[in-house]
Amino acid sequence: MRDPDKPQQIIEAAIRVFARNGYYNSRVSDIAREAGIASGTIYLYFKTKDEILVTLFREKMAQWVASVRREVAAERDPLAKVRKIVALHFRVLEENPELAEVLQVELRQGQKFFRGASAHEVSAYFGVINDVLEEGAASGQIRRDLPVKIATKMLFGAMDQLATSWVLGKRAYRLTEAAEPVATIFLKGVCAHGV
Amino acid sequence: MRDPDKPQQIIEAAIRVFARNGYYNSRVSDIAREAGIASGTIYLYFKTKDEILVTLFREKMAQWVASVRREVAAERDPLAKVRKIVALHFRVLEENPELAEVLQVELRQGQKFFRGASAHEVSAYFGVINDVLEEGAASGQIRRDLPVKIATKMLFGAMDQLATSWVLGKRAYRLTEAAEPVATIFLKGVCAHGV
Amino acid sequence: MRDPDKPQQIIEAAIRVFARNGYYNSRVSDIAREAGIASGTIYLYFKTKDEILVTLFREKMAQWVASVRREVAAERDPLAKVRKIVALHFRVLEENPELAEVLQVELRQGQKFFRGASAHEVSAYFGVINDVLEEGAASGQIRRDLPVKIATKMLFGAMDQLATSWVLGKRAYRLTEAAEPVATIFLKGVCAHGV
Amino acid sequence: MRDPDKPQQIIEAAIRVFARNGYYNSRVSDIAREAGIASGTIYLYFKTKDEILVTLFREKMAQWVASVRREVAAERDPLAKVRKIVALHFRVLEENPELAEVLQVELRQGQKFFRGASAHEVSAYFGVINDVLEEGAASGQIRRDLPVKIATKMLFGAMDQLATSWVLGKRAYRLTEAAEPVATIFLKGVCAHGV
DNA sequence: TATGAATGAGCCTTCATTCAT
DNA sequence: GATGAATGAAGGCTCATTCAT
Repeated sequence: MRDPDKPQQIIEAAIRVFARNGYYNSRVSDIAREAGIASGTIYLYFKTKDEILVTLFREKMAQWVASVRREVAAERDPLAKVRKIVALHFRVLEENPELAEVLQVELRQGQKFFRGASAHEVSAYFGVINDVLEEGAASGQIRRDLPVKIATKMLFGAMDQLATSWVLGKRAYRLTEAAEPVATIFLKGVCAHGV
Repeated sequence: MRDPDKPQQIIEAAIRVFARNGYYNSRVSDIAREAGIASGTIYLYFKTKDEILVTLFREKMAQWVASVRREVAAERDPLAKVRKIVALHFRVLEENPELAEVLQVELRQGQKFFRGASAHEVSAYFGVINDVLEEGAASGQIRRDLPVKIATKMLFGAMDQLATSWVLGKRAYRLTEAAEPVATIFLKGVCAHGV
Repeated sequence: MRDPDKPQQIIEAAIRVFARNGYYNSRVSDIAREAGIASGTIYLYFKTKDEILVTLFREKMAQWVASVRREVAAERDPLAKVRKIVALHFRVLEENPELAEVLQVELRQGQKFFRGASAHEVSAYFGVINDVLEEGAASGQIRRDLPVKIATKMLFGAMDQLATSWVLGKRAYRLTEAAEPVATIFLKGVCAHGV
Repeated sequence: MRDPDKPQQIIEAAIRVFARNGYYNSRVSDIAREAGIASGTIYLYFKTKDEILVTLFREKMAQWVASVRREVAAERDPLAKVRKIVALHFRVLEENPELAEVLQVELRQGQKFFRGASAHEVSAYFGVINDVLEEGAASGQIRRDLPVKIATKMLFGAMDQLATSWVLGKRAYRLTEAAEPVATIFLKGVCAHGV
C-alpha cells in the first residue's frame, strides 16, 4: 500500500531544493535527502526527474487556478474581479516564497514547460482573466472594442514581471503592496470610463 | 593573433543552435559544427559554455538598448516615445526570430542570467522605459502620482508576455500588429488625461 | 510452516519468465508476479535470484538424468541404449519448450553453471552416456579402442547443438525426427562393425 | 584523426577482461583500464557496452571463418578437409585461450548473440562444414543419403562441446590431441565405406 | 591559432534485497 | 508465513573541457 502522501512530500521537498539550487543543479538524491527518503523511493512515485517538475507545476497551477476561480466567482463586479485576481496572484506568491522562486525563475527555461506538458494549466489561468475581461466588456465597464486576448496577456505579463522582479530582488519588499497600483493602472487602461 | 570575427560567429551560431534545441540540449560541439570550427576553438574565445550564453545575452541586449535609446531620443513627445519603445521591442523580435526564441524561452533560467551577469543590461532597458515615463510625468502628460517603477515593470512585462506567447505560438501571426493596442492600453492606464 | 509447494511454483514461474525474457532481463518481481506471489516471498525460499536459476537447473537435470537412467536400464542392448538416450534427450526438450529455451539459451553462462554449482548434475548425465559406451565396448559392439570420454562429449555436443539450433530456429520443426539420424551417424562412428 | 588501432585495442582488452570476469561482471571502466585509456574514450569507438561484445564476436568469427575457408581450399580430398576443419577449430582455441574462454563460456548466454547480431557469422561457419560434407557426398566418399544439415550440426556440436569441456576444465590438457579421434569418429559415422 | 581525440567527473535510474507490518 | 514499500549500491553513458599536435 503505497503511502498516498509520499508524492506530495516529494513535491514539497523538490520545491525547496529547486528554489535553493535550480532544477538543473539539483540531484535526485538531493530531493530524496530533503524529503527524508532514499533516492530509489522517488522512482516509485515518479518516472523521471522531469516528471517531478512537471507534476509540481501542474499541481500548483491547478490549485492556483481553482482558488482564483473560486474567489473571482465570489465577486459580482467585473472590475472588482480584476482587482481580486491581481491581489490573489501576488498573495499566493508572497505566501509561498519557495514556490515563487521555482515558478518565476526555474520553470521559465527551456522548451519543457510552457510548451508541452504544462500548456494546459497556463492557458486555464489565461482563460480566467480572459473571461473576466469579456464580462466587463459585456457590462460596458470595459471598453467594448478592447482586444481582450492582448489585454489578457498584458495583465498576466505585468503581474508576472512584478513577481519576477520581486523574486530576483530577493523579496526585499512586500509584493502585495503592488497589487493596488497594478490593478488601477491596468483598469484605467482598459476601462470605458475613468476608474 | 585571434581572429576578431570568431567570437561573433560563435555567438551567431549559438543563437541558431539554442533556438533549435535549447541551451541544455545543445552541445558545445553542436555550436562548433554550426560555426564551422572545431569545438576546441571555442575555448580560445570563451572560457565556458555558460559564458557563450551570457555574452550572447549581454551583447544583444546592449545593441538593443542602444538602438532603443537612439530611436527614443529622436522623438520629442514622451507618449510617442512609449509607442516607439513598444513598436521597436516587437519589431526587433519579429525580425530576429531565432534570437527571439532564445531570449524569450531559453534565457529565462534566472539563476544564471537575470540575477548575476546580465542584470546590468536588463536594468539598462528598464532604465530607458523608466526615464521616458518620468519625462512624461514631468511634462504632465502622464499622471504625476504614477508609481513609475511599477509601471515600468508592467510595460516590460506586458511586452515580454506578448512576445513569449508569440514565440510559443510558433510565431503564427505578426507580433508588430500588437504594438499599437499594447501601447494604447498602457498609455490609457498611465496618462493623466484620455489618450 | 513453509508451504512445501512454493519453491516448485516459483521454479515453474521462473522457467516461463526466463524463457520469455532471458535471465538477465527478468526481474525477481516478474517471477513473483508470474507465480502469483509477492516478491518478498521468494526470499523465504531462495536466498538470491541466482539460487533460483541454479536450483531450477539442478532439479530439472536431476529429474532428466533419473528418467534417462531408468529408461536406459530397461534396455538390454548397448546400441539400443544409445538410441534411447538420443530419443529421450530430444523428446524431453520437445515436450518442454519453455524449459528447452532456458536450458539451451539462458543457462549457458558458464561461470555460474557449468562450472560451479551445477557441474555435478551435468557430469551425471555425461556419466550415463559414458557408462553405456563402455558397456558397448565391453560387449564388443563398440570398438574397444574408442576414446570413450571424447565420444561421450561428442554425442552430448551433437545432441546439444541439434537442440540449440532447434530452439534458435523457433522450434519450427520436430526435434524428435532428428533422433534417428543422429543416433545412426554416431553409432556408425563408434561401432566396431557396420550399423 | 581517430586512432585506427583503438577499436582493436579495446576489443583485445575486452577479451582479456571478459575472460577474467565474464561479460556481466565486467565494467566498461575495467575494459578502459585494461586498454590503458579513459572510459569515455571507449564511447568514441563503440556506441554501447553490448556493441563491444557483438563486434568482438563478429570480428573473431569472421577471421576464423576466413582462415578455415582458406585452409580447407588448400586441400583436395573432402575427408582431409573435414580433418582440417577439426584440427583448425581446436588449434585456434588452443592458441587463443582468452578468446576461447569468451567464445565458449561468455558468449553463450542470452538472446543477444546466437540469435540476432551474430547469427550471420555463425551460419557462415556452418556453411563451410556443410559445403565440405556435400562435396564428400558428391564424390561418393560420404554416403549420399547423409542428412547433411544434421551431420553439420553434429560435427559443430561435437567440436564445440570438446572445446567447452576443455575450457571449463581449465585447459588442463591439449585440446588439439582430441582432433584426430573426433575427426575419425565423425568420418566413420558419415562415410560410405570404412575410414 | 586551430584541431579534435582524449579525458573523467558526474548523475539518473535500475533492481536485488530487506524489513516493518 | 506473506507482503510490497523502501532501500541504496552500482554502473552505463554524456559532454564540458583540456592538451598534444
